Amino acid sequence: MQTTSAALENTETQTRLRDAGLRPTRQRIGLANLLFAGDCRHVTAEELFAEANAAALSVSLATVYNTLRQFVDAGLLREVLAEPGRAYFDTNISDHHHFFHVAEGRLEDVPADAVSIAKLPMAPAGATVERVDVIIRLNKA
Amino acid sequence: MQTTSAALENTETQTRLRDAGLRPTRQRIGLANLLFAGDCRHVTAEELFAEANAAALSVSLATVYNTLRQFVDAGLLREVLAEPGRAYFDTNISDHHHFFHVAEGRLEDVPADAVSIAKLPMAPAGATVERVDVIIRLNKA
DNA sequence: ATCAATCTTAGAACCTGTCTAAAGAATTGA
DNA sequence: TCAATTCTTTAGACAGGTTCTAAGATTGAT
Repeated sequence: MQTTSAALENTETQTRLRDAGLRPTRQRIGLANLLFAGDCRHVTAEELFAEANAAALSVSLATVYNTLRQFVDAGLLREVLAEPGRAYFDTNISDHHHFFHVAEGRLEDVPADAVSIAKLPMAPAGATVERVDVIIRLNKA
Repeated sequence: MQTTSAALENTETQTRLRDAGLRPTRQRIGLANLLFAGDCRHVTAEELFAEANAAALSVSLATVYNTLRQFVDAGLLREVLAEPGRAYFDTNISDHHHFFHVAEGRLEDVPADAVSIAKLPMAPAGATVERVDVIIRLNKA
């Protein structure tokens, strides 16, 4: 029997989870495969939950929330705040920024090299810069 | 009887509200006076509600929320998103950016001229840039 | 003063997200 | 391989922040 690409991907996902210190459970593998199928996805917990159900992946909403948080803590995902009361999760963890289409509630990646910050203030005493978030808020023209 | 500064301020506040298309009600005047007393305040709805109560300004929580939203819509306040599930309101509506002290959940203004953005991408077709938000996330050193 | 329009309010409802406790699955070690 | 151990999942309750509702109060114009 030949190794299928699905099986391969599954193994890769398992390794990725293990490397992050997470047991490769059915739910985590399934969610990871959904999340990292495309290149730069921006999903909310509810969206991912709906996707999982549509993909016949039986998983509870609580697990979706837990998993997203664990993936963020493990550095597999990045959380983006653009709207009050809703968290977006970005599968692109490289250094980059975002457009936010206000009317649609949609995020869009902006490559790091499309934004250049020439000057930044020093961090206040006793603090270190964790990250600089740039969100370009867009309205319809 | 001499015009007191409190009365003067009150009149100014009333004019300001009227200019924004809002009836200068007792609640709005009181909240505006609390908000715009200092220079650059960053408050949450609950904080402002507590302050109002402490200042013997009888106002309901719903009114605090309504008023904050109306002030944002009227351009009197700016909403800042730094944490999921909680909105901060910034009384400084001039162009500027923010430090966010993650551990404390505290915002701090960064003057516009302390940050210089040398390059920005073009807005996608059909969209216009409303604002560029820069949030410098800080951890304890 | 009167009236229509607007505003405030208490409380319920809502939504996103977290917690609980019990059942289930993955790992460990004999 | 088989428990024993540990971690994970789950349904449902819960929590925090915010908005809605419908009724009464205030405001501004007449």
